[in-house]
Amino acid sequence: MKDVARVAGVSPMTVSRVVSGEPGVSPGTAARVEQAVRKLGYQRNDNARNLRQKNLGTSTIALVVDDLANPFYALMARSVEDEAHRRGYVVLVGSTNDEPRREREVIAAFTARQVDGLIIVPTKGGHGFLKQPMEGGTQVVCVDRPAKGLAVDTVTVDNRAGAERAVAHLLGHGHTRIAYLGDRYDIWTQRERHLGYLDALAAHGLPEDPDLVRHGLRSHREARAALAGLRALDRPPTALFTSNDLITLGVLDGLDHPAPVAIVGFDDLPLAERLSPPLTVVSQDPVAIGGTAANLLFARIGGDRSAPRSVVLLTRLLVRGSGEFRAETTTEHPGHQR
Amino acid sequence: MKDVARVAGVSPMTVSRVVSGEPGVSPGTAARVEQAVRKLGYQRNDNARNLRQKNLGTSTIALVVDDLANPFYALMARSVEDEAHRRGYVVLVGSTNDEPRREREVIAAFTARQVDGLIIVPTKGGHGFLKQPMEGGTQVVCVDRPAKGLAVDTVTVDNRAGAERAVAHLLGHGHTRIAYLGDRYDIWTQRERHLGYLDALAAHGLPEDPDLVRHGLRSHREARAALAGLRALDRPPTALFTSNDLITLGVLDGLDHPAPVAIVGFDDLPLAERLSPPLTVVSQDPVAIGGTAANLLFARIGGDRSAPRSVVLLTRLLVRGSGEFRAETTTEHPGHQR
DNA sequence: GTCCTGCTTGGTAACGTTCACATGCACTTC
DNA sequence: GAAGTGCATGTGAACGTTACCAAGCAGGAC
Repeated sequence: MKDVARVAGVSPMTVSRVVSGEPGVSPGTAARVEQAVRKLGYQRNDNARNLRQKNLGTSTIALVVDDLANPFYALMARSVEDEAHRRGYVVLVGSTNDEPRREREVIAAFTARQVDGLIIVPTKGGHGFLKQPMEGGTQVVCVDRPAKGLAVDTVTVDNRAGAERAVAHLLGHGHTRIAYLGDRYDIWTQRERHLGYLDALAAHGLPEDPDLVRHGLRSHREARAALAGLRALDRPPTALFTSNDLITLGVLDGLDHPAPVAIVGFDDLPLAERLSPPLTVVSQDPVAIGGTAANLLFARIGGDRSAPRSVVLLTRLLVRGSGEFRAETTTEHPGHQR
Repeated sequence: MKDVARVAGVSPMTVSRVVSGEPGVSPGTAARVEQAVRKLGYQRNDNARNLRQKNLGTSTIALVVDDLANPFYALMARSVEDEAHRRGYVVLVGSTNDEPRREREVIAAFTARQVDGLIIVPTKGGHGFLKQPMEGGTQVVCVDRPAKGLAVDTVTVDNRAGAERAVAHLLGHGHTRIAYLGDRYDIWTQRERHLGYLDALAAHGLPEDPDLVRHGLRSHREARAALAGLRALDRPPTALFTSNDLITLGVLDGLDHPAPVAIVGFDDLPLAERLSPPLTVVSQDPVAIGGTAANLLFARIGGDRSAPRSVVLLTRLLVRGSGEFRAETTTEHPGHQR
C-alpha cells in the first residue's frame, strides 16, 4: 500500500480510502490511485484490515461437519457456501470424523482465525471450549444435531417422527419382524431414529426384540456383516429399517437382487428410484437444512440477540416400492431362506 | 495477551513465548502463564500472528472447485482437507459454478486473506489475475483440468484414453450407432472425452455422426431432454456414452427399465452395481486426485521450486453389464422402438 | 574482586491497515 | 475583510502479535 501511495503521489490513507471505496476522495486523485493499483497489481491484505477494524468482523465463517465426503454434508456445505458468498463471506470447512478431539482441534484453528460464526455438526463430546469464543462474539449454530448443554440456534429434522412413519409403513404392510440397523448409539440422530422405531412398534403393541436391533454400524462393511447376522437368525426379519445412507448402501450390497426383504432407509440416495424395486426412503433436504442454518447464523452475526431458536424441518416418506412387500409373500420368495 | 501478562505478572513477550511453545522460559514462569491463560480463557489471535511473522505462512490453503455438492468434488475436498489437517493447515472452500466471474471473486477473497496455496479446478476464463499472488509467493495447483496459459502443477486423469476405452468397449459389442452426451464443450475434460470418443470411432473406421452428438448438457433435465431427442431420430443410437455423472443420472432417469440401450458412463456412482443391468462406467479416484494435488501443493509450500509437473492418474473401465448388450439384440427389445 | 558465560526476561519497533483527528484550502456569508 | 463552512488530504496511533536486541542476574574461572 505504501508503494501504491508513492507511485500515486498520495498518502497511504488516501489509498486506503480508494481501495475500500470510502467517500471523500476527489475523482482525479481516485483515478491516479486506481491506476497505480493496477500498475503494481496491488491487493489489500484483509487480515491486516480485519485486525485494525476490531468491531467489524472478518467476513469469514466456518463449517464443521462429520464428513465432507458424505453427500448429505456436501450438499449442506454447498448451500452454506452459497449463502455466504451472497453476503461476501468466505467459508472455512473441517471434518470431525465424529471424533471429539478432532472437532476441538478444528474449531480451535477456526476461532484462532477470528471467524465471525461457526456452523457445526456437534460430536458427542462436550462443547465447553466454545464458551470463550462465544463470549468474544463468535456466533454458533448447530445443525443436524443439538450439542448437549449448548444454548444456541439449532437446525434438525424430525428424526423420530420420520423413523416412526417409516416403520409404521412397514407394519402397515404386515411386517412384524422389523430389524433396526443403526450407526453409533451415541449419535443423537441415531438415538432419535431408534426411538421412532420403538414408537411405531409400541403403537402396534409390539415389544422390542433385541435380536433384531443392531447399533454401532460405522461403515458399509459393518452394515453388510450385521445384515448377514440378522439373516442367519432362526426367525430372520422380514423387513429392515436402515438408519442412514451408508448403512442402506451396505445392506443393499449384501442382499440378493431383487431384495428378498422389505427395506426402508433413512436418507435419500441418487439412483434410489432406479433400483428394482425402487427404494422407499425417509428423505431430508440438506440444502434447506444448510440454508436455514446459514440464515440463522447471519441473523446472529447481523446483531440478532434473541433467545436461541430450535428449527425442526420435516422429513418426507418417499414410497417407491422396496418397503411395500407384503410380509406374507416374502417368506415364499426363493431368495429368502438362509 | 496483555491481560494474561498482567495476571501472570510478566511481560507480553513472555506470554507470547509460552503460548507459542518457544524455548527459553523457566518452568516456573511458564506454569504461571499457563494458569493465567486458562483462567482468562485466552486464545492467540492467529491473524495478528501471521501479520507479524511475514515470511512464515498463514497455515491456510484454499480449494476452489466447480461445485462442492458434486460427490466427485466432495470426495476430493475431503481428501485435501485430510492432508491439510495432518499438517496443521485449515482449508477455505469455494464453488465457482464454472463461472469465470465467480471464480475470480472467490479466489480474490482467498488471496486477500493471504492463503499459502490454492488448489483450483479452473474455469475456462483466463487466469492472469493469479500472476500477482503467485509472484507474492502464493502457490497454485490445478486439478481435474489444466488452466490455459498457467504454468503450474496440474493433476488430471487420462480422460481421452478412458473415454476411448469406454467407446471401444461398446464398439466391441457390435454397436456402431453410439451417441455422445456431454457437458459444455468449453470444459477441458469434456473436450478430451469427446476426443476419446472420436478416437475409438476412428479406430473402427467410423466417421462422426453429428446427429448422435450432444454437447452443453448442464443438468439432469437437459440430459434427459437430449436423450429423448436422440431416441426420436429415424435411426436412434443403440448405445450411449455419457460424459459425466450428472448426465448419466439424467439419462438413466429418462430410460425405461431395464434400459433398452447400452450405456457406459464417465464417473462411477454409488448404487451403480445395484442397477439392472449394473452400470458399466469409467471410474476415476477423487480421493487419489485430491491427495496428489494436496501433496504437490504442500511440496511447493515447503519450498520446492522445480519446474511445474503434470500428473496424469489413470481411469478404470468397470465392466458391470450396462455396456454389454449386443447391438443385434437391442433392436428386438420391446422398449426400443420410439 | 573482576570478568565472562549462559540463561531468563523485558523494551521497542514493526507487520499492513484504518480510526480519530488535524490541517489546508477554496468558497461563502454578513 | 474576518470568520465560518465544507471538502480533500495527511498525521500519528493503534489493532495483537513477534523479531531483535539489550538488560539483569547467577554461577564459575582466574
